[in-house]
Amino acid sequence: MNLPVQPTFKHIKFLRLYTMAIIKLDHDFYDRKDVVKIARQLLGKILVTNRDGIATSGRIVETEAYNGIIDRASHAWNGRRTARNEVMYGGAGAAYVYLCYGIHHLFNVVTNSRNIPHAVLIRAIEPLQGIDVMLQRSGKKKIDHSLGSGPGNLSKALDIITAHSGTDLLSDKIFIADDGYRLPQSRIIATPRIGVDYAGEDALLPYRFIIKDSPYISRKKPRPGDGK
DNA sequence: ATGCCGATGTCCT
DNA sequence: GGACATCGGCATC
Repeated sequence: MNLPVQPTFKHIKFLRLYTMAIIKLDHDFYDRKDVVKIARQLLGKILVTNRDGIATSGRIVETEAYNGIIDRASHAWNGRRTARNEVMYGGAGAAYVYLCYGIHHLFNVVTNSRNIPHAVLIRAIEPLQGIDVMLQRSGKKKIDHSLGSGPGNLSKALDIITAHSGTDLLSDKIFIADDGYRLPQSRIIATPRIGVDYAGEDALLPYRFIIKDSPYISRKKPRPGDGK
């Protein structure tokens, strides 16, 4: 599978697009103990969905690690286990999708081994492939920074819904791949996670990772130069 | 630029 | 009944 060459924005040079064949991340990538490290390593990878033979994709530019039962911000904190979060306990390499605020479908990657409910929330992508389709799904007429920015928005663009929770990330429905792009460590910034103020001291942990200066990172307010 | 607000499924008290 | 891993629109400054 190849990626298209056209840039997302003609007027913004940010991440170079690669055209070499892309390689799915395998089970061993997800089945590791350090979820924080995995969250960091997912930056720069490509998130792909296939629907009716149409592929849509984007480069991951923002992630958050949720460190299992000891993490107050995690759905699995203190061993919490419900029908909703059951997939977090099912082993590495599955999608965990849940509904947030009754409206937004948030996409996570389950990591670590069975019964260790680690997950990485994917918070933003730079749209790459199938932009027309993503615009249609999102109800937007023109591309701007919001298309893949924020966990609710990227799920909408890629057509990821709660019905996909439990989907194997080694399948073609949803997967993450390496297209050869190598992100310099100096481009990675760690910050506290968004929207987890309820988590006490855990809200301060540097478990959110962003690609420095990416225009696609989620933010509460538009930055100057947005729009148009 | 900042802040409020509504939408609303699932979990928790 | 309240909180929640959100978002966009609108009012106000």
